[in-house]
Amino acid sequence: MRSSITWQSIEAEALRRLQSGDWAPGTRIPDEATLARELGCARSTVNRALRELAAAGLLERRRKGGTRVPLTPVRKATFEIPIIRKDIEARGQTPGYRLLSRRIAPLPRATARRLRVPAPRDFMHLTALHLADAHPFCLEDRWINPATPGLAEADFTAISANEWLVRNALFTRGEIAFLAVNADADTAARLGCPPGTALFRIERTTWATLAPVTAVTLTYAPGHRIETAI
Amino acid sequence: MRSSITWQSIEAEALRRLQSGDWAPGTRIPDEATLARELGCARSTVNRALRELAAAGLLERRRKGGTRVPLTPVRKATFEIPIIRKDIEARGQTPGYRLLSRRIAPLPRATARRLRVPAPRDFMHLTALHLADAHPFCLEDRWINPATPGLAEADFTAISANEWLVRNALFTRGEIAFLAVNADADTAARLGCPPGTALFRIERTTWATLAPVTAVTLTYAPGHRIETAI
DNA sequence: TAGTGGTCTAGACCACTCA
DNA sequence: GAGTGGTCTAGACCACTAT
Repeated sequence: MRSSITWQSIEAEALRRLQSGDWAPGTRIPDEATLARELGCARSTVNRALRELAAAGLLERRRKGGTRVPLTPVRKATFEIPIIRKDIEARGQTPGYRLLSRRIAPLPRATARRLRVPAPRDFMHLTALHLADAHPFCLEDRWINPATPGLAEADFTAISANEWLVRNALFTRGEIAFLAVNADADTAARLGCPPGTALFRIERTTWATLAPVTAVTLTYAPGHRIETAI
Repeated sequence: MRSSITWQSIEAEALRRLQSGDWAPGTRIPDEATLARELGCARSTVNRALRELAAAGLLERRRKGGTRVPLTPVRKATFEIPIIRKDIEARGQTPGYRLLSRRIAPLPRATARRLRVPAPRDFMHLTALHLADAHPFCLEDRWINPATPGLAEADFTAISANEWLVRNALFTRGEIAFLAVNADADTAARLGCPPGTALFRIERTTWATLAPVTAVTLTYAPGHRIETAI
């Protein structure tokens, strides 16, 4: 027996009922078995559709409690975290890269806290400038766990730490934050903008299992924005 | 026959193979049927695990082409988009709200472009200030499609447009952007910060099917950051 | 304790796309 | 044309939790 009912079509029908008010905020919708019977498909198909909607924040599901329409749905947006070089290429510009410094040094207290390690520990510290069409694009300030395999041999003048880590040190857990900062004198000089300019910043911290991998601060040239569809 | 093999355990095993280099970047991994045999579970269980990893950017899958480990994985981060009031409450602060202006006016050209509508069209324009513990938290500047059902009767002095729309105008498609801006004189005065302060800004535009719903610019008080786990 | 979602299985057909 | 992932089905057991 062939079926033309896809989980996407069930999802679309559910969305229609949500938009029309058929399924009102705060109420409970029929259980999966009932919907499967009503819509003429298997329960697992209904399950897949409702699971996707729950992942998007449009439904709340609990065993025994059933599936409910939240009064105030919390929508989710997914951003891609590309390698900086790829990001620049995707904008149709030519990527460039300049290593500014590389040394072993004790973690600053704030960075140690981000990485959840006891403070006076040595990490590798790198700073680098990414260029787009020869113009400053992004300033990278990074601390790397010196125990990372292969780190000592890595040539960070040829490949950015960003790219090296993505290829050589898969992380399993991380935190990311977006914020705005005024350019200090040093940052302004490196990015070629007036001091005080509002800059977009990303802070990312990652671990492999429990071991810290890296903490990085990316400060972008003026006008940078990140976008996604929801 | 009962099984203790879950798709999560298959996902964990796949992650292990990726981390260990068993499955090297750029190579192809065994097909689902083979893995199912090797791991002693049904193909659909393998499918679920690999599908999740592909959604996270750790694998690339194509029919006939098989499943590959990307050379430079593009990881994904998911952010929640809460109602501003809930956001403030989640920070343990008391939310407040003040409507600053409400009028019908022609869309500015830039906003019309964002909404993908012909320019000289009237929308409802609202500005409002959100407070946390009586301090400025976020400035909301919003344009709403006047055709939205119930809009004329909505009392935006009592409920924020943010909240009203979430409850009354489900959108199906949207765009969101994060950026940094220097506070202009007006914004600085309203948020209680010096002009020029770097502020975090979110621009969100939404549609229901093809009809524009709203375009909103949220400018946050200094120090605001948004965070998520990856 | 009972109802509901979460998941697994085995088998099947199909859609895409690579060679 | 053929190999691989995408999905559906029917049935089953289980985990969680509301009542």
